[in-house]
Amino acid sequence: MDEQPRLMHSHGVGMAGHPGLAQHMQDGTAGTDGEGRKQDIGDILQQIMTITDQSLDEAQARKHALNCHRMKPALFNVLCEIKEKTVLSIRGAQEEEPPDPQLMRLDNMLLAEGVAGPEKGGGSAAAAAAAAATGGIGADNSAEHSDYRAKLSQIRQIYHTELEKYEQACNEFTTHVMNLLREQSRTRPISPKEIERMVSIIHRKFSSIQMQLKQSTCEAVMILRSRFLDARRKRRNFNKQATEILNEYFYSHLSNPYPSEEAKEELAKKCGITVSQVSNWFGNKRIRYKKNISKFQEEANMYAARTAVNATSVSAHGSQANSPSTPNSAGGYPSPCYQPDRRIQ
DNA sequence: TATTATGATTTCTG
DNA sequence: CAGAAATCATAATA
Repeated sequence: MDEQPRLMHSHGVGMAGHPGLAQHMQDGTAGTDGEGRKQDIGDILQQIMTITDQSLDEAQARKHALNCHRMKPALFNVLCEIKEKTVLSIRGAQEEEPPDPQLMRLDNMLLAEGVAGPEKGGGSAAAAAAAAATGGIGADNSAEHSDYRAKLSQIRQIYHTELEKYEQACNEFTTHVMNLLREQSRTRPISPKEIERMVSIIHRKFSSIQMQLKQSTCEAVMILRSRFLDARRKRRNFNKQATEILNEYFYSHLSNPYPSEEAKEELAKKCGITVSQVSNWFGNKRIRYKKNISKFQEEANMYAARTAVNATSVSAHGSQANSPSTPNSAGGYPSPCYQPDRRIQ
């Protein structure tokens, strides 16, 4: 409050020459005896300029008198206008807030994960879609997914209550400040624009809190995802049929167990797994077979016998000719593997 | 509960 | 970049 005189003083000089001043003053007085009014204004301005020279009590009394002066609203209007034209416009120009890219990223992610955005229905659907997109097959893992969804909705709930709390606090503070400013606008010139600006400053400050909330929510979701959807952690064995198909292929191509891209796709389709899973399987199988052939002997014989039976049942006889593997003498794999050209043939 | 099997990932190589 | 080899982490089993 005690900076009022200073404020007025600093603007006082410029104000005297303000072109709209006289008109403003007259607006408040219905334009009767103009000369007398000008005199009035001169007096008032004089009083304002000399207010610092007076004693405290005197100044208080003078201030009160000025506050009650019928010209005050008009004067404040002018002062506000000047303020806007000088200080506010300078600062306002550089404060056109661009939407924070980081905040946008967080928002997008929360939306994609089904944490933000529409409630339950659409949210969990989005989450399921996201899960399916990364998980590959969405067949028998509904059990884990329900667990995942439960945890996710827990996060969502916390997020929403926190967000609500935050918004409430923000609003409370904003209205408090606005009330304060409105209160003050009775004793010093505060333009509506200024209040608006203050509100936006508050919102900017609060948005960092909001960002923090969103950030930690995102982190929680990421942790949840890695816990529940990381295929490595939740490893499921392939079903029996799939492993049989894969083994069948492996042992019937023992001399060159490297399925082509097309063959991999075919196997993947037959087994209900992805191509990369097929690649993984063959990678693992090859290395493990090579490492300990004797351990796989039995299995090799079994599949060899099976394919042999199949072959004989299809073509009357002489089936072994086009079957690349010679199962009885297992161990054919390693050497041909390192001579892929098979020029020996 | 310790051990083995197995799918996935990481690291390295040609 | 495909594949080998080592390694990880969990499922299945003894």
